[in-house]
Amino acid sequence: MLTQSESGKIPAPPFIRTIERNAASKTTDQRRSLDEILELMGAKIEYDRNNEIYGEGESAEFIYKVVSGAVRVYKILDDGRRQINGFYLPGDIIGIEASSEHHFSAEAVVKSRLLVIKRSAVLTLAARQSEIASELWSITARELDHVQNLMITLGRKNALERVAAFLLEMAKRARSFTIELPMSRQDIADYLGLTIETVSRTFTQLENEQAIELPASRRVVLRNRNLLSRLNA
Amino acid sequence: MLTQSESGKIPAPPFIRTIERNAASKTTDQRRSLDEILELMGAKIEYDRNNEIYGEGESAEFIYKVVSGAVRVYKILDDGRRQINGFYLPGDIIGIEASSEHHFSAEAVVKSRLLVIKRSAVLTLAARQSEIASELWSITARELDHVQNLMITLGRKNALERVAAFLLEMAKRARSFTIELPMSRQDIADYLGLTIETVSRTFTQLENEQAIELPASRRVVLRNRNLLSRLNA
DNA sequence: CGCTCGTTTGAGGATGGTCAAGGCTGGTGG
DNA sequence: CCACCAGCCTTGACCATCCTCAAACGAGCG
Repeated sequence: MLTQSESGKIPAPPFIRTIERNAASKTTDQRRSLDEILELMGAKIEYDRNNEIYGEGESAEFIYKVVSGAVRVYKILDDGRRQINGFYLPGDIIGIEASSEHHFSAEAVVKSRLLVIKRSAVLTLAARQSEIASELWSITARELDHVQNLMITLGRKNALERVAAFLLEMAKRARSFTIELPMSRQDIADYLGLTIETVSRTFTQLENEQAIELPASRRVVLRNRNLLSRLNA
Repeated sequence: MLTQSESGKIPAPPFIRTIERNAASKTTDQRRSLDEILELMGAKIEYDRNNEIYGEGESAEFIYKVVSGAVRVYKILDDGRRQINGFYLPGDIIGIEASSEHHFSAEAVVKSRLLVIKRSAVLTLAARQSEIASELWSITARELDHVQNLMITLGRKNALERVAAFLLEMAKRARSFTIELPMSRQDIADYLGLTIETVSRTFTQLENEQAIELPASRRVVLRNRNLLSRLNA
């Protein structure tokens, strides 16, 4: 696997060549699912913790599939306030924009490996195979769904409900009652529209109410899922 | 034009027949833009103020284009809290879901006319013409964009900034400094994640600061756009 | 062992919510 | 044409939630 130059940003020149070669050589194949195509056309690249994957305003040259680790997608206001849009875990695809530039930024939360695929190659395929076009559309639609749910959380829920929603979302993704959180309290706060202190206090409160256990600050065990679900409104 | 039965909900039987007839008769035509197709395949239906257009959980049988009036798309939590996702004005398309059922509800804010089109007919066309598929994808992507921006507003902005963002959004849509608001203060509150009282107080504050004029409660004149933009962060 | 970074806890304060009352406006009917 | 009513909006007083500022704690690492 390739390792990204630390100086940051997206694929350095050698990777770009690899990605382009893969994109070019595989497009004549027979019909395959989007997942197979990404696997064939992509190159795996490693991003260190906190390294930028793409930035707001950059042209959307690549799409990415998380192989390992975790990614945060976010936007920052002039004065530094940050809103995190979502956390992306293995299997998730990011960077698919219908427009030609990225409207958000993406960073690795922890050291992560991503499959990087030339966006134009995928779009070309989509124009010829409606199943691919439909899969791309579905990804955007699922994204929309997720963000709409987050919107309800941000617009209408209190701190306790927000944290409960977050924990249930993470547990669902982990398919387990024990969750290893890759992100910091600050990340969680910026996702839920709270401060780091409020997130911390709410974790403590849920622990006191026996809803969760906190064997370590980044490890959460759901103890009373019903209680959390009730909080989820 | 057809007029909807007051008892509410979506197209009563006679309309469904009209819509299906239109959908069936026009699909053999030559290539056209999505807009032309909707125009050909749709039937215009009128919805009274506060009438439901579709409900959360219903199967997504139709897509809709607003011809006149205004529509709100929203979700309600168990205990009655409502989050409005967006307001849709003439030219906007709603009800395009990539999945088979609606995840939100839609209502007419004021008496409105909508073009109603059979979703399956549009999807069939999209499978054969990649330009149509691409246009559908773009609509979902623009929707995503809008909701992501709203998310920043809900997660990271204070009341003054939220109302400023709302007014700028409306002014942009109206392409004018004078805005006629079709929605109530309660609608605005449920869009911005505030209470009706806070919205009202914030309007008054902006009026006192000479940022806007309020010749009537539903008419806003932007007086100092720079001030509002600065608040928009 | 001691440092650093992230997390927790505490005290006090501000923003927006709640509850309550009064005002305006547009529509209806006398 | 005016009076009344209903729905919507505004304003006020008080209060709760969450934020801010500050300090201490603790786990991981050189």
